Amino acid sequence: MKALSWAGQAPDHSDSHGLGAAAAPGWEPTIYAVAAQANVSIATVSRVLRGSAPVNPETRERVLAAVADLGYTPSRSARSLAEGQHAAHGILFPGLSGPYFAEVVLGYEEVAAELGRSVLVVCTHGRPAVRERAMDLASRVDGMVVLGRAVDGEVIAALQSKRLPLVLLGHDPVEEADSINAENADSAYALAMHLIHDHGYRSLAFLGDTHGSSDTSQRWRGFRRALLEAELPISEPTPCPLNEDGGRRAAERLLREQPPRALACANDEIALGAIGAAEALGLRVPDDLAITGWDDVMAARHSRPGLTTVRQPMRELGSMAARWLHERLNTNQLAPRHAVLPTHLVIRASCGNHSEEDQ
Amino acid sequence: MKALSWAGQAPDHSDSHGLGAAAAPGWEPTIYAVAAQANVSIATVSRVLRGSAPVNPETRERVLAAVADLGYTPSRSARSLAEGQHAAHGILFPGLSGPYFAEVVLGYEEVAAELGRSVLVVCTHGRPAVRERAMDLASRVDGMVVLGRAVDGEVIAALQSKRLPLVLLGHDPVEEADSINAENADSAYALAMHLIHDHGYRSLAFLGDTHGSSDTSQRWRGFRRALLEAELPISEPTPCPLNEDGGRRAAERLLREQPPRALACANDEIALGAIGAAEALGLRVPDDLAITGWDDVMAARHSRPGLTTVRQPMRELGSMAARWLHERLNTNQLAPRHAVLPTHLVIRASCGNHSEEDQ
DNA sequence: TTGTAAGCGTTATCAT
DNA sequence: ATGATAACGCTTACAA
Repeated sequence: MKALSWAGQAPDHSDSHGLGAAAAPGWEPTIYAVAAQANVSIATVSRVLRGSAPVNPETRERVLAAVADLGYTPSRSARSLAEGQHAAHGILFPGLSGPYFAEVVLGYEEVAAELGRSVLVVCTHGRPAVRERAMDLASRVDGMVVLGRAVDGEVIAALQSKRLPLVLLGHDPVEEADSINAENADSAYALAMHLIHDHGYRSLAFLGDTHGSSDTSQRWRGFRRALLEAELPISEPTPCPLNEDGGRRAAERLLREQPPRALACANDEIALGAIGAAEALGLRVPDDLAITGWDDVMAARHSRPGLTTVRQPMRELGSMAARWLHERLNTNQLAPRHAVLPTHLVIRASCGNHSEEDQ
Repeated sequence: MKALSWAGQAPDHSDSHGLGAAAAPGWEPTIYAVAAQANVSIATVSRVLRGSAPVNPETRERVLAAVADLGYTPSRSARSLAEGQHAAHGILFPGLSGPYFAEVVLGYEEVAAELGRSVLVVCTHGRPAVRERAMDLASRVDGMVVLGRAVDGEVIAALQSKRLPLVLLGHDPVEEADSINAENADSAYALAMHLIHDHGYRSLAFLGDTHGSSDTSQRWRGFRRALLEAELPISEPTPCPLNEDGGRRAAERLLREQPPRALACANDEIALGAIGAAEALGLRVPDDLAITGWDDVMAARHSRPGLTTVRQPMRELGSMAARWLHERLNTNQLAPRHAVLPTHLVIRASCGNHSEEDQ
């Protein structure tokens, strides 16, 4: 009653040699091998392993013993195929090599792991065939989170047309997708107000590419609003790559042409580069030029002068994205949600001198 | 001649409605839908898509048109099941949240993507069920790279008993696995020699847990060798977590008990923490106490004093690991390889004053 | 409680 | 050049 109905159904898994774990090299034990060794059907093995239905304790023991003996691990692809899901999340991010990336991924992976989901990571910037990579990723996961401008609107639409659940991180909301952002505009406004009122600067500039990132453009918007309210002159933001060298170059140009009294940068790396450029031009920071960043990376608190910046809850952004994606995957008819996580202004020395009235 | 022999073999894929991409929501087109629409067999569709055999140009066009029209993407799990491979690599890393992690992963992902392989990332430190997570990862990839002490020897052995190709990064070589390391001992020796001979320090200490990481223990070995040769007193390394706070605490304790003249730290974050602790205790760096780090993170060149450290080719470590794993996966009988990538001493101000003879 | 067998969507081997 | 069909290894109704 075992080799009875195996007609064309099961492959020739009749190799139930009692060799245990040290079976044939390169041969991975299948559920059939376990079933044979435990003298049960493959259905029972599956039930024991998945806990999907009650199994007689003794039978269970036998199965478990066989599993351990053979060192059996179910084939993930077979499971995925049968279940119709991957138990995996994708995370599509741009080239951000800084601490921002690492923290977000770490926060993400931590939660995903708790939820029993694997995490596939794909980077897009400076790579060819972005669309193909995104679609390939899509075919390996149950849903994904897109960071910033990792891909353009068309690809996002393509992903959505595949009915792939999406969570956008640091990206403007899109129909039918969740989105999570760190608060930008208000903190940028507060930062600018600090420069304008607490320090009395009347000439401020902004360094960062407002077209390259929604975060940056929101920061610019908040910054600009403060300038407007204070009736100060507004000059267009100076575009600039989100890294130290980009900051250095852009600042050099800007400072040679029409140096402002204060320079707000789209992130800390740009700001650190700008400080270098300023000092190279003989300007003292903050006495001749105030400089601020964004992110509060490790270098921000170790640089001299300490960098005034805005701290974002990077880890939380990641963990929340994981949680939301999971919920979307396991709830139907969930309306799109949008969250804005609070940020925190960190005043240090680079924006000017604070005697007693610290903050 | 189509519904003829479909007895129990193919599922009811006869839904060849000409609705194109806007088919039933939640329904993913299969290879059968494409075949039906293009009026060919699924085998031909597969051949066109995989390029595995010559196909008549006209037929090919029809198939491609159907694919585009339906927005068909092959099911990754079905492919993996049929091919017996995942086209994916795993990367198992400890909790390292610093720049080291990000850079290595970035270098890895870049190469893996070029090779058409996905990357799954799993973090182990501070997490329960490490072994299970590692084995789960193993079931989703064709091979993996293990960073540092992400998992212990037993798990590595378990992975190997599954005949999973492994590349070790920053881990002592293990039988039958490739391993890649950044050079440690010699640079640590050179660093110590610089402190001893160029600066004349006679009392040196080491901060870092030599049991927690093979990198750290190699650095300690090189450092110790220099002390031995110079016939200087050797005190055991002070164990310490690989982060800023760990460095601060450990340094505080050490400096209160028996402050050395120079303190070599296992990485930059520890060093930065130690500088903070020293200054809090009223010691000037480098005048009263010299401090060095390892890694050359961004903060190292922005801190004041600039941090003397050792630069590792983090990106290359990652990309080389990806390449090696890929080669191992696609070559049989490849003997285990071991590489040591060169590092570079970066002298800044934290180790002491350099007047003219600047390195 | 346990077994049987029908999918899951590919790839690849045969025929034709 | 193309078609039919047997794996691939699992999950899960449906039976017993």
